[in-house]
Amino acid sequence: MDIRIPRGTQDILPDDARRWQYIEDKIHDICRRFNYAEIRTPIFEQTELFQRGVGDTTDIVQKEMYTFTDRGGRSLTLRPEGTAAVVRSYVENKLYGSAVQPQKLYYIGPMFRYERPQSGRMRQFVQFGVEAIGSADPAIDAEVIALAVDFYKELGLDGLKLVLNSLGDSASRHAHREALIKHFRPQIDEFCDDCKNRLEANPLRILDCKTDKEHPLMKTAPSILDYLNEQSQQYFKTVKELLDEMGIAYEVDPGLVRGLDYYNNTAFEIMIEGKGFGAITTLMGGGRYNGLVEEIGGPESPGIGFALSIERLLMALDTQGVTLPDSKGLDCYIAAVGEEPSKRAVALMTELRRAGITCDKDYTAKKMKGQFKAANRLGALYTAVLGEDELEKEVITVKSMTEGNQEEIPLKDFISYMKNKLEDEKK
RNA sequence: GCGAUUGUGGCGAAGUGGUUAACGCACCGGAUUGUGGCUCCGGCACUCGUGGGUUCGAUUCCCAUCAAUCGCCCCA
Repeated sequence: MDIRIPRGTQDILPDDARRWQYIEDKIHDICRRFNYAEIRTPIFEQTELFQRGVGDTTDIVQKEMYTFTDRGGRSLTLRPEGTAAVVRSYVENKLYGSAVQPQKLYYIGPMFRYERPQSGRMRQFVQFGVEAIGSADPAIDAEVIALAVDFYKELGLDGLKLVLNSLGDSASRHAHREALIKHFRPQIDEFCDDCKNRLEANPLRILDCKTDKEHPLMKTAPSILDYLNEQSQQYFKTVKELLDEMGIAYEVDPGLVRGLDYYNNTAFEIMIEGKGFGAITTLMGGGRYNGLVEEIGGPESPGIGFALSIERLLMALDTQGVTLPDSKGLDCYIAAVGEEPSKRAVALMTELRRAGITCDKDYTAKKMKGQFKAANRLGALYTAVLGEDELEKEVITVKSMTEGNQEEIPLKDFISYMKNKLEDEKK
């Protein structure tokens, strides 16, 4: 076969799809409890939305977008992240006019970034994200963070690290940026090539460079926290107090930067410690984005949100050896050999299924032995044998695959017999 | 965009410049002519990613190409 799956994408086959479904159920469940409502937006948007929303200078916009021109000559882009589109929808549908503020929203769906795939990084990946738009209360920051923390905890993940920072408002950010450039520029020649590029592009990035971490200038570099104005400081303090109140542990890291332009004040990430996790350590990232709604053309409406990838979540579950409850298996397999029995089996299955019983039969003309093998493989609790003998006597032989014993049941009682058996099974 | 590694049956995996390409799992058939999970026996790659070259001869050597994996940048 010479047609292959596109680079950086994956098929999710049935065994895996069950895990995805379980996680999706968890998402809907926890969002319900936190009173966040699902919002679904298109998979592509006008390119300009991301240029303005995510930021023209970001890597995402500069080199990672799947952009194409449609037949009408419009420039469209497969969404690289969820926030911009949710904000667009908030503005376009005038959700700011709703009596309910903030609008507490969540989404789950595929995102696209044109990158070289590697462990934990795909060209198409699925994000679950939450956005609360229309409130600048630090309590909503804490709630959003708590939702993410609880989500991981409920899935059985342990030892994750919540990292917190404040980026301040744009004035604070700008002042800090200038200070960093001033700090590093005189000796930038002593740094690696990457850092030389970072100096102008994103000086904050220099702070978490691995090659230059021993350089004396690193320790004396100005911290964003020293550049926060009074208001930002107070806001950050309150968020921390609320997290303490909720018993959520965190670590303040003044070096935490988020990659998108729209963030200010609260920024946070949930990280996992390596070992089999490769270079990827961020499971979830988010922050506050006051000003984004205006940027997109709406009224001033502060917002905050996070996004996490299901792929990375699954990797984390694997490395920590967490197994999710799996619901596969059959209640009943009907082993029917011969033309007439097969016909009757089809009718019986219809009745079983209408009675809420999961069942299946053979469709490949297997002999009795093969059908039992199949039943076993499918994890059937019971196998019901229907052959010429049974038909003649108007009975069906029901065998318990776990006990190994079997008995003949009158055909007319079969459905109710199975119902009772399965009910007992649950006790 | 750059770098590293890999590419043998459905999966995992050995192997060699020379005639029939180990083995394990899975699968199929039989021992058990209507009964699974255990055991035993048998079957299952005109072919070693693709194209070209070297050679009397290449799956094994060389080159190119494609793909996968991992890493850098950056991020979910």
